[in-house]
Amino acid sequence: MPIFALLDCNNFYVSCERVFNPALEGQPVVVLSNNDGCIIARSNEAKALGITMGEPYFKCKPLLDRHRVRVFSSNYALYGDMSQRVMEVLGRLEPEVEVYSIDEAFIRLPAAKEEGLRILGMDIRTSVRRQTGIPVSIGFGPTKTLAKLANRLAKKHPEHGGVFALLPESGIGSILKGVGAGEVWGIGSRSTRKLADHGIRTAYDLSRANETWIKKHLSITGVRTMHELQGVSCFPLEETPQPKHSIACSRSFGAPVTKLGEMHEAAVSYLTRAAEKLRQQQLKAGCLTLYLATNRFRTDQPQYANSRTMTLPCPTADTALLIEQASRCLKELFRPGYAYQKVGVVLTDLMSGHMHQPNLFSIPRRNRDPLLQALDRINQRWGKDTLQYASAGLSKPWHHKQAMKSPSYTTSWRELPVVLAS
DNA sequence: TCTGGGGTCCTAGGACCC
DNA sequence: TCTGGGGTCCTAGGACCC
Repeated sequence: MPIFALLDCNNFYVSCERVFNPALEGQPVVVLSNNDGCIIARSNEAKALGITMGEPYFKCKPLLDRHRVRVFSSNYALYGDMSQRVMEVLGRLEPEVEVYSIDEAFIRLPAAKEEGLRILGMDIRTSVRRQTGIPVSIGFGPTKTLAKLANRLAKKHPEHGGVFALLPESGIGSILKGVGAGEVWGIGSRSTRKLADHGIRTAYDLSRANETWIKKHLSITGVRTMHELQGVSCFPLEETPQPKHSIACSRSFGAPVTKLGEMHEAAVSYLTRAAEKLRQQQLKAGCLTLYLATNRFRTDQPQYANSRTMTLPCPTADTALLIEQASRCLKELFRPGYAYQKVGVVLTDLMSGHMHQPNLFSIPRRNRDPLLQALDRINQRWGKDTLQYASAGLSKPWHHKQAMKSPSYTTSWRELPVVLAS
């Protein structure tokens, strides 16, 4: 029986900041979401102060100030690049790896004894730490769900040295009795409540639950999770990433937007980003959705949210053509008199960029692929938005907040760290 | 004053077809 | 009063993940 491992970077975003700013070691550190909105990463010291995940920044700012917590805006250029380094190290060590998220990877291994796995886990940990500076934890189990759980336990109990194996020979059942059902991968807050109402409180209870009841209330995915807890693998390793079904880009505004002109600039900017992603993955979109919304937390203000989806005359990855359609959507959706907080675009009906299905009634256009390729190459070489569409605006008063961002140490020549010898 | 963003899967119900 | 049955496709909404 093969074994799964889950490697998870500890407090990933905080660890990335620490690699290039070692003075942050041992200090409480947090990283904020886009627009400096919520807490999305905390160092152990920050967790110990009682700062919770997802808490709005403005609400916990007094506490952060009081304890001199170091606060950072999110720096995705840095985190993305560090993630790639971690995955590269892992890829050199292990042949069967699935990159699951920015800070997690599953590994498939041949059957092994607990002691062998511990040694392997320690080796991987040491290599990743030495080659990237990022600390990681590793959990082993006969299924992905159990490996996830083992990883959680590795983090929760530091005495295991960041590596933990959950194997039949060490008695999975007794350990599952000490784990809440809501801590299981795939069981969110709604399902946790539903399960508790039915007397299912621990991971062990869930592994022994009535399958028909689970199917009815948690659907087929709940049944799979239940089987995985029993040690029956239902989620295979997926080494090759599946092509995307949708590509989206949206941001909250740094300050409320009331004018159609500013809204249009923002929409064009996000659409530009989405189209870049589309071309990067060699895809075309057949469908475009644009949505906008006021701030739903401001119940004292008039609320409005709406979206419009349109099928494109012809599938495309051409930013200019997408802008044309999105502008029409926006004109239909926009209502004056509201303080808008957000606009976003979603591209769907994605297909391979090599496929070509011309519209019978449209006049064939000149092939603009070389133009788009040149545009992407220039922006890649000289930095984001070196060339941009004029309709994205120049001063961008709506731009999201990012007041405490660290330098892009590894992805921008201008922001390279400087080392001084004394 | 200030509350993120991107993505997936599943199901139920309606529309439609023969 | 009494109004078929089986199938597919699409969409919206719910739930989950990081």
